[in-house]
Amino acid sequence: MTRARGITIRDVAREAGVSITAVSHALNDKGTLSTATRAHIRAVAEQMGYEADALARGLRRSPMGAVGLVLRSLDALGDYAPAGVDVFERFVGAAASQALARGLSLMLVPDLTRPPVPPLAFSLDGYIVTDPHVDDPVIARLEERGIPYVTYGRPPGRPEFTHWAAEDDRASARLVLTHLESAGARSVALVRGTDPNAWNLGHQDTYLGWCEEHGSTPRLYELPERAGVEGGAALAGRLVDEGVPDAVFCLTGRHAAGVQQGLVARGVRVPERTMVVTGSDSEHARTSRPAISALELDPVAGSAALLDILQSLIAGRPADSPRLTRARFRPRGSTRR
Amino acid sequence: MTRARGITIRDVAREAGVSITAVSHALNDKGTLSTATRAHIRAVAEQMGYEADALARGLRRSPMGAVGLVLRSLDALGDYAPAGVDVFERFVGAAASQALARGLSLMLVPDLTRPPVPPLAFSLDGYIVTDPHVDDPVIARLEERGIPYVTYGRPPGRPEFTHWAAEDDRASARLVLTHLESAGARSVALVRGTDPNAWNLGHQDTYLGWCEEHGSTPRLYELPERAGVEGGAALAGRLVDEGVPDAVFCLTGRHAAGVQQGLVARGVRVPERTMVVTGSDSEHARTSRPAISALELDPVAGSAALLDILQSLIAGRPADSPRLTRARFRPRGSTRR
DNA sequence: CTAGGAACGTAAAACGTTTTATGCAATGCT
DNA sequence: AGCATTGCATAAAACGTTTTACGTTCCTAG
Repeated sequence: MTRARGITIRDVAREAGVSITAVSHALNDKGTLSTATRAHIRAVAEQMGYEADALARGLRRSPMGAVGLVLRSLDALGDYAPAGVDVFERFVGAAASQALARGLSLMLVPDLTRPPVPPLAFSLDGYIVTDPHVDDPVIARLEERGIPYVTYGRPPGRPEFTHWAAEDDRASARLVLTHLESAGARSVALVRGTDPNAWNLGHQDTYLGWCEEHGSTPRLYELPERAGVEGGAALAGRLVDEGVPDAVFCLTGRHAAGVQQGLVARGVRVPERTMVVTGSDSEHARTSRPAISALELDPVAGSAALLDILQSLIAGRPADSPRLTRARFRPRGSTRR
Repeated sequence: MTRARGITIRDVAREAGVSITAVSHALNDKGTLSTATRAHIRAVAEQMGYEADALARGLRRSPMGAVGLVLRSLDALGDYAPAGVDVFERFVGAAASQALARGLSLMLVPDLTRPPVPPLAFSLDGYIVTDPHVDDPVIARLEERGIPYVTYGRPPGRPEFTHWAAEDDRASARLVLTHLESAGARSVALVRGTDPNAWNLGHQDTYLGWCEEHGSTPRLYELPERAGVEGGAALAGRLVDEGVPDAVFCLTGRHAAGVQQGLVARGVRVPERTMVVTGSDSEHARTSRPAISALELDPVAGSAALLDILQSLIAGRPADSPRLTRARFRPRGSTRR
């Protein structure tokens, strides 16, 4: 496949009767050309529909007008089209809209650390990395190349790094607990995952604080993220044995679906006897019976913040970061009394 | 911003004690090097972590491993972050998954015909264009540059062009009309957008055919896509004045939400007095009261088909196209009798 | 003993820009 | 008059590859 070439700087130079240097300078406001020459060259270029070739230009280290997006969580899953993981799709869509609105192109890039490395990967102006790991190799490579990046979710173990945006997990935990409280819940159990990430830890802290304020005994359960729906269903047994709380707050959508399923199977009615809420909305939460109330991230606000920070970084300006976004609470049948 | 450069072919050549030509040939299986030299060079390159620079390589016309995605419909909306237009977000997400799964990067590109043209735009290997217009200038530019492309939605007025995938709009319009019919509707109004794309035109054709078959008088309304919810609400006035039909089929989710809102505000009960359906599901449709029945596209199947075709095109192989995908109908409160 | 190939490498041109270093008038200053 | 300065424009180098065209060396057939 040989691409047809467009009009080159040489064509414009010939047409305008000047050197290619003159054309370059005229179009980029460099050098010392007379106003007349500059105007003339511009007119000719405009009329010919000249567009500088990005590749050639990029070869000389100028910005590409494009930023990359690496979805770390998907890389980990190993499957790029996982069923029902719509957080991913929504974030991509939102980031795309936001980038386009700023006149930037957004490029979705597969894992940078596994060959074959996507050819354009290291030629982009900057990167958004979602859910970075501890000592993330993707981030290591970006730093090695001196490519600016921002992260969605705070990079674990990097207190000095501030170029991130994330959901305000403390605020959103409050949102859930307040809702449950106003629906009459006194005792609330928390089911969190086992990954030591900001998501699990932040919610847990807030939960414990809330319990203390309300003089209620904390009931904290840990369930590995990958235990999925079955894990949740199994946990329901323990919940029943140890006394059904007024509400169960599961940080993971699949756990919530499983817990509710397990409770109902054991004759515990939802939402009449106990309520169920999840911290991350998903297809599972929406299609459960009753539908499970959920926190819904705000990928639009998140990606907008990230692009603001990234643009500052690329331009070498100080960035207003970190930035927190607010989740929305979606009340559904599982908490409707 | 000056990017830090990585290891170049020159570094590898020096290290391996050969010419840069040798390195290039060894790594690209060209030329006539001995197996030993080839292996040696490869080993050195591997060990040094050499990755050819995509920009320099692209300058010599080789594939970039990246395809572009132009969302024509978003260009038409004029707003790149329209609230609740989740068809786009879903399609983008799906296309991204599919591209990544094939080892391709996907680049989201703003309108190619309005300056500033995104720098990398004409350096990509191929394009997916969604909802092309009649005589679409974006497509004209791609053809001018000889860049292969596929379209999501058949390009109107181009019977000879086959490199597209689309929802089978005739089938899905049938799906909606049949559903309405079995719910007792005799007279159905169609509200379409003003973009002259296959989506609007195909549904309109099917609708007109259906009216003829059923001896019912067509009632066709055109509303600019960007009129949004307000436009729909305003249209409801006309619908009432001209006689409330048994059902209103709006191709756009936001129009549907507006129409229903406008009807209800004028005392027309939904679904008792008239039903409302939309051709594209959206947040607006789901959160309306009652929730609006909708067609749900299958962006995963669609984008998979498109990438298959595009990869064939890029490789110069014959493509298996066009391809049709099926939409699902989601009955909700607005058509439940 | 030599012409004609293989077999293996490399030099150099090309890709389309940007940038650095000059060149050459014309002008200003002593 | 001679020298520095300014104003304008360009030549050439660089960016990192791929590709074309050319050299070697060595073998083999005549």
